[in-house]
Amino acid sequence: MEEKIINTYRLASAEELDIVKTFECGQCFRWNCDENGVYSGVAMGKAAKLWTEGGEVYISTDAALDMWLDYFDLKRDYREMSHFDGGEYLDRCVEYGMGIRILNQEPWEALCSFIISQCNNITRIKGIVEKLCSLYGEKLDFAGETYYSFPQPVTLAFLTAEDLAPLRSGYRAPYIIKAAQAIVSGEIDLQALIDCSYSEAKKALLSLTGVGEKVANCVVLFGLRHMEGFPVDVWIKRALKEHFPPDFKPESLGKYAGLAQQYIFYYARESKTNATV
DNA sequence: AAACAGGCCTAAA
DNA sequence: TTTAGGCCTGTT
Repeated sequence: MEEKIINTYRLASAEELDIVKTFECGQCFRWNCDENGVYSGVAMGKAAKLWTEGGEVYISTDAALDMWLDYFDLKRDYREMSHFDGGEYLDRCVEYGMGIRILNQEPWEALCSFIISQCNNITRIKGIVEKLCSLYGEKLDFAGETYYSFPQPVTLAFLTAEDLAPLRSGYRAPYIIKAAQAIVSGEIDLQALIDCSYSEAKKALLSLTGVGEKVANCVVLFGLRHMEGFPVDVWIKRALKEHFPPDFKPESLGKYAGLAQQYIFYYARESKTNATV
């Protein structure tokens, strides 16, 4: 087994990057917190641990720091990007959610994860994704523990729905396999969709079976770096109905509308969760 | 125990 | 173009 050197870096300030908000705002499914507030997970085939201490966020990893700076989108100023013309309620969401980063996840992982997400709660999505990784991902050893990478499309493209039965993903299994096949055949080039426009990327994704408006918007936003993406789920739908004018258009928020969406989503869900206590 | 959960597909107006 | 019902599965 290959031994890699694990380094610990200061990743960002706690103001720039709030790891709890970022990991718990529903955009990713592979980061888990232990009793000490240390998050561990896998991205881009690399395991890592993160924690906050003395106002700074640290990361232990055997990968390059720069890779994580990109993953956490730390090369730009979110404070500067978060000036939206969306009214008082949105201002409150922004203030409440400051520190959330939109992760630059791997395109295929985003696509596959959000296909799974449809009509499921987060707990179940995480369970299905984890099972998928442990069954078909690559085994990774990190700090004496075992992790699994997210399986490549080529690994999944030749499976049958029966092979995915252990995931208990139900009717989504064929969607996963078909999507993997579309990637492998070259029918869809996810990498290329990063460079083309938001609407072109979304259009391409919508051609996949099992990918509708909501899932496509999640994938462009969380996997293809298009911040115009504005996924509308039940939480957002409710917030829009209750706190925005009837003729409100997400496009009016500009090129970082997706960031606003995350603030709204996080605020809506948190305030609901806290209210039921 | 029936309804619902971070949708989507198909059929029918 | 919009609407209703069904869909795997797990929870409440």
